[in-house]
Amino acid sequence: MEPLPSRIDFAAELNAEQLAAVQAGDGPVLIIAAAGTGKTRTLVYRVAYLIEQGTLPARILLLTFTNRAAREMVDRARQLVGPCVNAMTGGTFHSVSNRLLRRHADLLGYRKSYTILDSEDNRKLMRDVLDQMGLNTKEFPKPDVLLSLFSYAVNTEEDVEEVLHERFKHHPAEISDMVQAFDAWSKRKFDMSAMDFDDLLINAIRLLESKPALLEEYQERFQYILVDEYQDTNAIQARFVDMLAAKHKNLLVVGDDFQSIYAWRGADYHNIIEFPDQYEGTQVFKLETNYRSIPEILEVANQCIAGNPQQFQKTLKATRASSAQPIFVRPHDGGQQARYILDRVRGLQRNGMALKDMAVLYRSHFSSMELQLELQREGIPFVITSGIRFFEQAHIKDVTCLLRLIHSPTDELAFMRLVCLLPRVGDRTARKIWGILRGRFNVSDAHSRLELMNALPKASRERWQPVHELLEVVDAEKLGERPFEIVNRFVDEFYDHYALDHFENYHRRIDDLHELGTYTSQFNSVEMFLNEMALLSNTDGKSGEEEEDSLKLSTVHQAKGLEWKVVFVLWLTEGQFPSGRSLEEDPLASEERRLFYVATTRAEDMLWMFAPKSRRQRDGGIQFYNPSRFIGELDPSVYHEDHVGYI
DNA sequence: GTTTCGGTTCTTTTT
DNA sequence: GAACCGAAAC
Repeated sequence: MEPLPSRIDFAAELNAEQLAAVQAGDGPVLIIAAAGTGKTRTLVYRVAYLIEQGTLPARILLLTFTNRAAREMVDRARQLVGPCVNAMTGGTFHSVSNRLLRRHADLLGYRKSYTILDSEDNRKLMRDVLDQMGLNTKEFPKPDVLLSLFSYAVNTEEDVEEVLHERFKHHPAEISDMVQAFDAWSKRKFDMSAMDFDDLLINAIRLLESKPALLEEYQERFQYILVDEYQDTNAIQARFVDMLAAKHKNLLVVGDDFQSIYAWRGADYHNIIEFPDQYEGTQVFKLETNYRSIPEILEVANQCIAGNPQQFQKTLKATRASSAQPIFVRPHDGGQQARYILDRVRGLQRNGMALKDMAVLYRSHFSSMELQLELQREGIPFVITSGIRFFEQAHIKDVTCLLRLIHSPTDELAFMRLVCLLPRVGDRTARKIWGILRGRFNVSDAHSRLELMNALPKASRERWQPVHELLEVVDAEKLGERPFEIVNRFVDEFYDHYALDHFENYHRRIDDLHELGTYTSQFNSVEMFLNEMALLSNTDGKSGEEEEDSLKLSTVHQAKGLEWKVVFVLWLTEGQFPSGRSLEEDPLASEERRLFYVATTRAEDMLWMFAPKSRRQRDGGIQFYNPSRFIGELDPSVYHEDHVGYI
């Protein structure tokens, strides 16, 4: 059979660096792609190239860092080669693991309908475990602390006990108690057939390790594996990739060690640095030609990262015409910083720039408080990629718990949360009822529903009545196939009332819930919705909203991979950026410096950097701040300092 | 014995 | 804002 004539003129649409990487032969490939050098473009064309060369899309696996990145790449590949790319497997490590486990989790002793615990569920569970063990005392580490350490140990594949010894050298609490807590918590999760984010990864690996036939099937299937943002993979993620790629060895990884910003959750940029050593015969390509930013911005980026040793040396080469220098400003405080930004935003708008072409970036969510207030007051529309994910907000979780319970009668956490919405029902009462129901509430079972109704305190029965009636018709009206209807009815007949009583910002929350209803309407089963929901983060975006013209406020972490014409970076002061806590762990602040590098390289045309001089403290005192070392490390000739008077 | 409410404190980064 | 703690209310 004649090969199809190529419809894509690769040589015309890519530069020489990109073309070489796209047309690389089989075997391991490492692409070091500096910021703004067309990394996504290269990956997309690589996919197109593989398909044109005759690879079946179903045999390609694309692993990305966010669902948004996966979707973007698949969409762009589809535009290039057509709808056949839909057969490709693409997503985050977590979502791909999840898909694997939904098919085979029973082999590990889980139900296939296992629930996914978000961080709040996990915290509640841990607190419960500690309570039961009598360890929830002042002397003992808090659930959050334990969870983050356990997670770190799991993600780096280090021994839990060793990590604990390291961290709690001088702590009065017994390490053995903590290890016991770890075991009890793990068992508890398994018994209730629940997995947290880390479990998704380790169980996917355990599955492949314990079932050689299955491993072989997937190894055979994924003839080509592409991994984006490889510098941010951790030990288990790297192992997952290695296992799947072991047969064909057609593993292509893309990344930039300069942009490695997730060491704190176990990411190890040695994965990318040592990739050529690990895979013999690796072809290495470098993308250094930057199309995004003006040379003045790249100069700042290059200078700042030069302070970090032992990385793949590379310099961003500018292609764009020279323009204005980045601007450094020292406002008096956060309020003045906010007013200055507002002023500039207005000015840019008058010159015809859209709000959506501007972004404000910061180290931690907290840093944007004053600006949020100011924007609100001045009526400038903005969107925040807030600290809490959309699906983790209290009111969203309250409502989705009903769906969880319908889907999984043994979801204790969902049950507890749901009944605690009722008056006179708190933790104790809820637990008692759960005991009466023998750890199971089956909405399809009339007896079960009545049992619940009778077990409720008298004062709450009336309130439960509408939910009771809703549950009665779930089966008859096949509501399981229309989750949005359950959501809408539950909100109208029950939750609206609750929200009115409990939330100051009732309207905003109800708006969110209507949005939830709309979002849910694209699913035709409760199960499909739940599968999606647990792994969606707020950067993944709700497609409808993107047309709105609004200013973006985001942490630098969440801004990764994005770009704007104008970028404002807030609170570049010692203690904020680099953050005080990070300095305790790493006095050289190399990861924070990479974070600053990521921030600066988001900007195309204009970059503003702020270092407020002071901040008012809670007790009324004033704390003074020095500008960030990252500013100090720059040659003052590469930026312009704008002096502000009182505004 | 439980729930609720009011005051206090703290805020790194996320799939 | 939200998590925690202690005191008041049911």
